[in-house]
Amino acid sequence: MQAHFLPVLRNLVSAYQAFERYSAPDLRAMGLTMTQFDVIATLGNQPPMTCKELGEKTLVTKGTLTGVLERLESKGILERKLNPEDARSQMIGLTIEGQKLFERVFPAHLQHLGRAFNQLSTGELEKLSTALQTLTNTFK
Amino acid sequence: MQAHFLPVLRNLVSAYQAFERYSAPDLRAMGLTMTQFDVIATLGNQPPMTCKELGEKTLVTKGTLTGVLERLESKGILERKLNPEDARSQMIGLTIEGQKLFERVFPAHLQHLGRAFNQLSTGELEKLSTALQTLTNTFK
DNA sequence: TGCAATTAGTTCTAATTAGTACTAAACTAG
DNA sequence: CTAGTTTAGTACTAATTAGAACTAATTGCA
Repeated sequence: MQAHFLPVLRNLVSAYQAFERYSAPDLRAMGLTMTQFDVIATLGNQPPMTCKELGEKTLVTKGTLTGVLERLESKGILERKLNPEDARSQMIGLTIEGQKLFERVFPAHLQHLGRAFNQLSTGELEKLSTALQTLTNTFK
Repeated sequence: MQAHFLPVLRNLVSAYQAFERYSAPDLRAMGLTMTQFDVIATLGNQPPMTCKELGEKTLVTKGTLTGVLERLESKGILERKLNPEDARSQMIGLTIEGQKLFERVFPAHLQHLGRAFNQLSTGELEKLSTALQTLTNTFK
């Protein structure tokens, strides 16, 4: 049996890891992990949202999110408020300090990422997006 | 500033996670994590190799590898032998039991993966591979 | 209305992860 | 030959991860 798809999987893992190795040190230098940045970037300039919503947008599972939010809350970056509409859930939003952090860190990291991507044309970016969507759908 | 590359990153993460969510439960049912499977698949039908070589082939960093190998060794799946050529390193190989596990688990999981990929043509697989390589190189 | 099923989030466990510092062995240049 | 550098692997830390079991609140349906 010829597993002609194995190179695809290998390259998928490579690409993901290359992204991590490129992105993570830049964030680390700003005192954040990738997951923490993801959470802050998702909350930035947005009205507060529930834990569930945040998990869906960041692709972080709820079990993990609990710990991540805990650490960010203890640093004063975000706060949880009761949701008057549903007592099971909370509304999570950035504090003033968190907002400041967002404004400092988000554009900086976007610029860092942009330095990698500026070698690609818009057409190539679209092709990449489509290819990755195909791959995602393959597993559904 | 328009960050036209953000969808690419998002789709990359999605694709990677979709792969994990498809692959991991199948392996879990066989009592293995993805990393453990990766190590066993890499060692299967191969002569013993060093920790460094294993790390390069599986894309697992050496710090992580220590723990993974420890657990697999304690289960009797692999063994470490002294490397007569270089006393700093070891030669890692599957035990008889590990080999049996490999022969049972590897084809089974390949078949599982194949069920996802059989909807794609050879041409599409090649396009995906190329796209992912482009993306990997973007971060170098 | 009232009970069953669903949903939101926490808790817990085992494993992986990157990163850094460390030890010991091997190589290399003077 | 020997001191400095590189290399292989381990030890340790903090964080993330999936998954499963759990609590409490809500919803839906009969």
